[in-house]
Amino acid sequence: MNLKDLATKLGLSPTTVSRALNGYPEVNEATRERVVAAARRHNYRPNARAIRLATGRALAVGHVIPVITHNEIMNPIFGDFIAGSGEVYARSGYEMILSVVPDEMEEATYRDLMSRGTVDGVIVHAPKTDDPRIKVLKDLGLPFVVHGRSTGSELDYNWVDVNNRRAFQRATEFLLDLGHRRIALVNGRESMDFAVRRRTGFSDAMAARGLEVATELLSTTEMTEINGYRSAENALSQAAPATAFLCASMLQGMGVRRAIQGRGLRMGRDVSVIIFDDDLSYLRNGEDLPIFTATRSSVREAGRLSAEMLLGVISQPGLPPQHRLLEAELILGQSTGPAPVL
Amino acid sequence: MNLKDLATKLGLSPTTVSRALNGYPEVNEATRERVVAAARRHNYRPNARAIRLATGRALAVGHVIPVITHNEIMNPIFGDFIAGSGEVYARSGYEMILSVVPDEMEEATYRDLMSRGTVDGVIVHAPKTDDPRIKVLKDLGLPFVVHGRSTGSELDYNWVDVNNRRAFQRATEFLLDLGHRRIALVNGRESMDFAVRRRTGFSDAMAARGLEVATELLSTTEMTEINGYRSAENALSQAAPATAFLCASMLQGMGVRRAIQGRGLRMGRDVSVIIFDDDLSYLRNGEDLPIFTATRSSVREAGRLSAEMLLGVISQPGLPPQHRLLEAELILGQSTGPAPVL
DNA sequence: AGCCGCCCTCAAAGCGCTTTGAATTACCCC
DNA sequence: GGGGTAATTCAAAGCGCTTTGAGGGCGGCT
Repeated sequence: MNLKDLATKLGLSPTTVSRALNGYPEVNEATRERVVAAARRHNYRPNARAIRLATGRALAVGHVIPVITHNEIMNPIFGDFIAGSGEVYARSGYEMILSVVPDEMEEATYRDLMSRGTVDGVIVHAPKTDDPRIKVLKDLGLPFVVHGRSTGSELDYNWVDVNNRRAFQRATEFLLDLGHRRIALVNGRESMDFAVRRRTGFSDAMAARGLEVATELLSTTEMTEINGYRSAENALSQAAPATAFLCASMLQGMGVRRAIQGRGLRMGRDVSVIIFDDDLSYLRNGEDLPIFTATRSSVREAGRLSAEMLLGVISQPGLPPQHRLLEAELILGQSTGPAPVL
Repeated sequence: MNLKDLATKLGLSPTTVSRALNGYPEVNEATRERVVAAARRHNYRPNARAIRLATGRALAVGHVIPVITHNEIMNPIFGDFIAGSGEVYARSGYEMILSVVPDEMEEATYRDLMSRGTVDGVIVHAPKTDDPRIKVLKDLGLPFVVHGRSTGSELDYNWVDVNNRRAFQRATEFLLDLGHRRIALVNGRESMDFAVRRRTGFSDAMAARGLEVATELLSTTEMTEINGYRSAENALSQAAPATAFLCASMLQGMGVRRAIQGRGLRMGRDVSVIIFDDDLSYLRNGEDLPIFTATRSSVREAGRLSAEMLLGVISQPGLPPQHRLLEAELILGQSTGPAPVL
C-alpha cells in the first residue's frame, strides 16, 4: 500500500493525500480526516526511502565509534550514552546509525556518510587533545556535536561536556579538607581530552594549597577494574602511601577498593576513595545509600542533550556554535573520611 | 557531483556509467577504466538514498534495544555485541540502525521498520521465554536472527546462541569434582531465557550426582556487582554456607569476590568461584593469567556471527532456519580450588 | 453580471539512481 | 555482400514520495 494506491482508493490525487497526512494547511479539514482515517484503516506508512530521496534529507544521525583494533577497547559508557540519545531520535523520527570503524578509518567514514547522504549529522565520541576530526567535519560542512571537548582546537564547534576540571578540583578540595595530603589520582589515558582536564583540576586544587603532586601517585591507564587495582597496589606500597584516591571511573574505583580491602584496610576509614560516577545503568553506585563518594554526572543525560543539540543545529543551519557545560554533583558516600592520624 | 553529471562529463549515458561502476559485464573494459578513473578523480559517491529507492533495498539492519524505562537497565554486553556485528556490516556495505525503545513499543517498532522499508532485517536481543517477538517477526516476514533462544516458541527461527546449559553443567561438575557440595548459583533474572538454561545446566549436574539444589543458595537478579555481593553475603551467612559460587557474569563475580574477601576468606582457597565470562573488552578476566575460573564465550564473536547469519538470510530468502550453537570454553583461573575439609 | 480572490485540488516535474528493452556498431562467416 | 551474432551503448521507465505552479469552483463585492 503506497501513496498512489491510497490516493486512488480515496478518489484523490497523491498530492492532496500527501499534504493531508503531513499537516499542510491548504487541505480541507473534512478531506484530511477522511484521508487520515483511510491511512490508518489500510495501515499505510510512507516509504522512508522515498521520503529521503524526495526531501534530500537523510533523517538519520551517525555515531561513529572508533574501535582500537589492537586491544579492542569498547568504551563502557557507550551503551548509556546511546540509550540517552536514542530516546531523543525516536521522539523526533530520526534514525540512529552506528558505524563501528577502526580508528584510522574514521575520517574516511565521515566523508562517506556525508557524500553518500546517509546522515544529516554526527556525534563525535571520545575526543582527543587537538582532535583532527573537528577540522575534517568543519571542512565537510557536516553538522556535528562533540561529546566532550578538544583542547587545542582553535576552531569553535558544538559540544556537550561535563566540567571535568571543576569536578576533580572539588573532589580534591574535599579530600584536602578532610586532611588528606597523599592523594593518588587514578586517571584514564591522557590521550583522551577529558583525562587531561581531570588531572588539571586535581593539580590546580593541590597547587592552590601549595602542595606538590606526587608523581609516584599518578597513573593514567585504561579505565578497568584491574588497572584500578594495580594503581592502588602501587600507591599503597609507597614509603609514604596514599591515604586517598581519586578515580576516573567506577570500575577503577572497584579495583582500588579491592586493593584496599586486600591489605586489610577499610575504605572510608583507613583510606578514602572518590570516584567519577557516570551513573551507568549496570554500574550503579549503591541504591539508597551511595557506596562511593562521587562526582556524578549522568552520561545518559549527556547523550540526550547531545542528540537534542545536534537535531537543533541540523534544523537551523545558521546557528552559532552551541555549548553545554554540565556540572557534576558531589555526592557523599561511605568511602571517604578524615585522613588517619599518623 | 551525481551520476548524471559524471555521465555528461564522460560523454556517456548514465546507464553505462552505472554499469561500469557496479561491475556489470556488458561494458567495455576500456570504458570501465575510464569511468572508474573519472569517478575517483571527481570524488563521486553514489547517493545512498537514491540507490535505496531504486533497488527497493534498505541496505540496513536494525538492532532494537529494549530499555526497561522503569529501572533503565542497559545490558552491559550490548556494546561488545554491537562492536562485533558492526564490523561485519561495515565490510558488507550495510548500515546498522539502532532503535532504543521502551519495552512495550518494541512490536510497533518492528512493524514500523518493516513497512517503512527502513531495514532489511533485524537482530533480536535478550529473548525471553516464549518471546512474542518471534511470532510477530515471522508474521511480518521480516528476516531476523535472535541472539539467544526462546524456549517455548514452537516456531523455528534463526538464532546464534551459547550452549548455556552445557556451560553451567560443566562448571558445576567441575566444582563437584573438587568436592564442593554447597554450591550457590548467582543467576541473572529468569525472565531472560538464557538464565533459565543456565539454571537447568546447574540443576542437571547436581541431580546427576543425586544432590539436591539448596533453594536458599539460589538467586536470580539483575547482573550487577551489588547484587552479586548481596547474593554472596546471603549464601555465606547460611547455617551451612556455600563453599562455591557459580556466577552468571563478571560483575556478579566481582561482587561475590568482595563478599568473600570482606569476611576475611580467600577466594580460590576458602571459597571457589566460577563466572560466565562474556569476554567484554573493558571487563577482562585478567590479562596473562585469568583471575576467575570461567566458562568463556566472546559476545563480540556472537555479534559477528549473528550479523553474518542475518546478511545471509537477507540475501537468500528461501533458506531454512539457521542455527549456530557456540560452546563456551572452560578456562582455569585462580578462583577455584578443592572444597575445604570441615 | 462580472470580476476578483480564496480555498481546495491536481498534474507533472523532480529527487538520483537501477534496469529493461531497444538501438547501434562491429564482427564473422558463408 | 548479406545475414546473423556478439559486444556496447543508450533512452526511457520506473522506485514512492514531495513540491511547484496551475486550475477549477465558489462566494462576495461592486
